[in-house]
Amino acid sequence: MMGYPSHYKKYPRFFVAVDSVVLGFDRGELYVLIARRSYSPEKGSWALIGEFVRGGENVSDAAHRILKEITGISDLFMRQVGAFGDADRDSGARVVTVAYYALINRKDYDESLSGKYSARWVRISEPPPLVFDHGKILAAAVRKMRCDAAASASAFNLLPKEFTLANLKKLFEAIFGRTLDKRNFRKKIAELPYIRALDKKDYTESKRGAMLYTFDKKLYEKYGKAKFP
Amino acid sequence: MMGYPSHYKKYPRFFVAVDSVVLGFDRGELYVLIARRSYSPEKGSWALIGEFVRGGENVSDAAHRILKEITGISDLFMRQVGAFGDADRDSGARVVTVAYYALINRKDYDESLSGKYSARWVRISEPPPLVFDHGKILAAAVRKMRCDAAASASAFNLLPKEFTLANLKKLFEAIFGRTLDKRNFRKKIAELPYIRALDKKDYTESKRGAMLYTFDKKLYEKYGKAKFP
DNA sequence: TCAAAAGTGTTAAGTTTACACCCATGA
DNA sequence: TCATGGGTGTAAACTTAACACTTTTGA
Repeated sequence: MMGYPSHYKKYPRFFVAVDSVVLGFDRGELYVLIARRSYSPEKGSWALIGEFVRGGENVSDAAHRILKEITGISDLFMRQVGAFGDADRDSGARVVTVAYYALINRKDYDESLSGKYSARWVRISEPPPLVFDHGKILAAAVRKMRCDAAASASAFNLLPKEFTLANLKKLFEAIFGRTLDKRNFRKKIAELPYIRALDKKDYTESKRGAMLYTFDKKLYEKYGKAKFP
Repeated sequence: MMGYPSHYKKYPRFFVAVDSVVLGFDRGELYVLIARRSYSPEKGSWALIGEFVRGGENVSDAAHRILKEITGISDLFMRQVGAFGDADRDSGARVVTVAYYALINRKDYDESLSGKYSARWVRISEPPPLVFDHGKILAAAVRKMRCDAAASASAFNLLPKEFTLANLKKLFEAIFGRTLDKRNFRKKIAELPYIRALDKKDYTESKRGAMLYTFDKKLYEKYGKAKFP
């Protein structure tokens, strides 16, 4: 305990970890990326994307580091969910974990990494049993994600740069768990200056082709702040 | 490092603290309770209500423990704000802190403790310089409190059991930082079944006397969930 | 008698919801 | 020619916002 202020010395030190709920959207459903634990205890159990924080490393940087490693994506949208600190939450040792959620476009995920980390995507509504309190962390992350998505434009991080209004509608339906009226939805989106129609159509989901749109982050930051959906 | 799982052993351990933003409401203004640090480093600086987490103690229990000690209140309304984990946030050692905010009725605060802990109430809008990143923690806590207060009935924790509609209106005005229309406000409150008029009046703030109301938690949980204000 | 806070309704504006048909195209 | 998804407008219901005067009472 050399070098610590004398009052600090009376207290124990804990391992600090980060665990991230990586969310992706695919054909009308939200998915979370889980990976098998590669070490004991609970080796082989399904877990969120986590790691221990290193000395000298900011906690949020640790989350970015491990997310880059597991997904191949370096600058993803990430928000803190909170700390989980029950004394018995990890059966191996006293570990306080800081949870994050990340929103990615599933197309950006490097599938080649899924073998290396025994990772897979599962529907958020029916996850397998997860290690420790990761089920509770997942639930809290989804709650926070829904709340953030209603108050800001964070949901666009789940879509490709270019998307159709049908894509966007399905996304909000998946996030808020209810169906939306097509006309009302399109009307509302049409009023938002930062969702811009492109001069392109997408023909992969219909014969007629659907107009492609893009989310203009600059315009959003300037005029932004709609409530969704 | 005896007794830790072998994979864990490679990682450092950090001090874990809790820091709470204790909020109170008095005559139209929101206040935060701050105390002078009693140990080095930064001994004597103003700080939030914090302490280190003990071995075997849940993080949230540590927050409750220290809040009871400093305010004299045992079951107060408390919500987690998040973890603050920058490597250099505490100049004494690597300390990850988990921040909470607590809402109390200022009348319940045991003023006799303020001497013992060199604590005082300051307006949330003009806090003195606070140690480390406590200013940032305060700002994040206030943001979260406002957001929670809009979506749930948490704000009632800032009022005494019995209050007038003028008290309640001033409270929401302080929380949301804008004036509310008296008639629209009273109309809205009148529709909420869980804000019940009592057969009593308060004569401390007017000669005529204002009807006292109470927040019925049971009814709220049954019918609840209004948006405020 | 007046200052100070309590209490009370109506209307206009804006927002949200419900709802049904035609279009373009490839198979 | 038909099945599939793309695209469009209007009216009713509801919510929010704006606004001014009377009441009670102690000083």
